[in-house]
Amino acid sequence: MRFVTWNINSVRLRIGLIERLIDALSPDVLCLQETKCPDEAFPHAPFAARGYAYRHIWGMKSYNGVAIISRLPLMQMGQRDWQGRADCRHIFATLPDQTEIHCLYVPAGGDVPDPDVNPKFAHKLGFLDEGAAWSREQKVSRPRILLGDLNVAPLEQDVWSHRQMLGVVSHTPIEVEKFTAWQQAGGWIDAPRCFIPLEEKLYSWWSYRAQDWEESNRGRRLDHVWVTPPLAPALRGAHVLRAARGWDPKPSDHVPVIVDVG
DNA sequence: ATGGTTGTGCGACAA
Repeated sequence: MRFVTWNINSVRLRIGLIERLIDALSPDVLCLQETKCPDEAFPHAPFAARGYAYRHIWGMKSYNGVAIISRLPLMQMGQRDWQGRADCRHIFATLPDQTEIHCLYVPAGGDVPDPDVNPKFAHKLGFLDEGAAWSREQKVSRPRILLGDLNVAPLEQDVWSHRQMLGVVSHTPIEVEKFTAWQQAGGWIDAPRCFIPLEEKLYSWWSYRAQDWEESNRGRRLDHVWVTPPLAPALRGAHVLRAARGWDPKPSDHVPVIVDVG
């Protein structure tokens, strides 16, 4: 089973890049974030044509939006509001083998890392706390995989410069603390880091604002795949498809993260 | 310290 997650930053604008990803990697389950697409406008046909008969989507106009695209049947599909907002950040489904899939898009949190002056950062911190509470309610003994743009780069080697990023939203100590508490609350295992050493730099996002993203290489690992302990023995490998950042003159600022299971 | 770019959809706003 191959799982892939990708913050696509508009599913309609980049449907061609998604087709290229599918043809190159042939995922069994593809989770997308920032589809920026109301459900009635979702481009179903390219997925159906490639054998992805099962699609669970939840989108809205302009912002956010998530999708689970699958070759295998999706059962018990649902969605969850976070921080009291129905803003299309989390959907879930269950595979025939009873593995629960969660596709998630955590708010970015704005620019200023102070919850007293920046409501978006306060929202993000509340969201991370809610993540811990949500995971604490669940049985760690169930096979479960969570994929998405979690908008936190937790480890020192998940950012280009730990020291220079300590005051930058996505790598501040308070975010990392809450992110780690969430991870521990659910017994979540960081799947890519089971294969890529902690000492090795690993990024899934590069800003659009850099003059040359590849040359400056000031990336962050914001996109994650977590699994519960029952899936850990079945983990087979993980990759970050850095090349996808250069596939097109107008790429997503995120690249796909791939995890093979079973 | 500042500004740098992108998507949506034609205003800002979010990232």
